[in-house]
Amino acid sequence: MGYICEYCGEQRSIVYCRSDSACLCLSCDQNIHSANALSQRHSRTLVCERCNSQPAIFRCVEERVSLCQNCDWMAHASSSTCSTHKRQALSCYTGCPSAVELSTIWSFLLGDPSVHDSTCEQGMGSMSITDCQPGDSQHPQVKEKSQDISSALDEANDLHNLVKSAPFMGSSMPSLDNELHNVELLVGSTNLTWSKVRNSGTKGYDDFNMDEVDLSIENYEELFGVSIDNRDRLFKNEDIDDFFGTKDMSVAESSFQGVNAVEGSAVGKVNTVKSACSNAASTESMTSCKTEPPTLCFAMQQSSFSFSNLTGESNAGDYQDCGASSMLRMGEPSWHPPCPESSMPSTSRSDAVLRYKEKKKTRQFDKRVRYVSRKARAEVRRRVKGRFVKDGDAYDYDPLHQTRSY
DNA sequence: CTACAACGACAGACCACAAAGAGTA
DNA sequence: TATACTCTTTGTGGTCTGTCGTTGT
Repeated sequence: MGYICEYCGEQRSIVYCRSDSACLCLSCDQNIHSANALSQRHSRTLVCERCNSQPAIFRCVEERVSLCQNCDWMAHASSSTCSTHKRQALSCYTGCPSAVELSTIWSFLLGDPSVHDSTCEQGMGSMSITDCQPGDSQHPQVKEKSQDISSALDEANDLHNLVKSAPFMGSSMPSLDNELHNVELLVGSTNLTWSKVRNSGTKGYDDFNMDEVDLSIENYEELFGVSIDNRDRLFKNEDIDDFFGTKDMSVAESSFQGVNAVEGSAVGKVNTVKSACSNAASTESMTSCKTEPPTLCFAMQQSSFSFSNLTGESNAGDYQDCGASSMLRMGEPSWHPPCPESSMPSTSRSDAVLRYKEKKKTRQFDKRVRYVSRKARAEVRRRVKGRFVKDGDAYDYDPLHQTRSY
């Protein structure tokens, strides 16, 4: 299983599609996931380079390999030397990103190391969600997005306060500075939309469609700097870095995080930080401390990257489906380093905790209703034991009158 | 320590029908 | 090419049911 693309059976598998539970080469990934709107929602990530069958969650910078949770645990938990390896959370993506988008994202990060710190933030800051034409702000979906982002921002600010006020314990925890940087990056870049949205004239979110962008494999070629002829060779090469044409895979991964788009990605980033700081910040964590391996904590840092966000089709649920553990979805910490009671809290921190928990509680992760009219109809339909009944038939539940026909 | 029952949580199935989408004339 | 029509597919919510994990005996 794995290693070879499960669809074409020829190329080396690079991408793991969670929805299909399949390992795919990039060509097949593109073909399959450009088929329709549903397939475009599939979240994908890299394939674990150890077992070649599970979605990679981390990238070990030292070893330059992408690993799934199990392999990461096997590799890093057993050895004291390996346990110090720096690991990066891998991001998922959805939609059908064109080579243009990918190359744009990756090139500006690959081209200039300082981009991650300045250009990225600056460039994104110049793009505003409100830049979608004036009328768009009235558009329900855009409005909704704005609220989500606003909420995410508030949450991020809360988290920032939490992190600042919460001392970190435990050597295996990720760098607090990095996480803080992520929060700041998020706050600094939440005004972004894609340049295409901004440049699309009268187009708003709904009109923005990835399909408009060329998706030919030649572009992948350009993107990854390899010829089609060379692809086989490179796919067969054990060093995946060759394929990506990057000196350091972590740079490419950073690009995913650095260009976090609106909404879901922002939420993902918030959760990224949330998971990291929750150990010290959440009072829940103080009472529900479990003894799970540190890697699980790292697993919760998996953030989301979704191209399809730009189409306005995705929501928080998409983000949730982005390979994060169920614990992440629930926002519950899974592992907590020792944290003495004395290190807890000032009043401001308590306030921040309360606000954070309140917002977490009120945030909605429920499913998205695509057709309001159908929802409205379903809500008033008569039922028998929860099932719809034919009009005129006996029913035991009438939503409108709360009555029975028999 | 093992086996079993009881319990809760959760996911999926089920239903009718309007609306959306595809196909054809 | 545009329009009208038919047929198929999709999506909606409350309840039930089966499965799984946990807990207590």
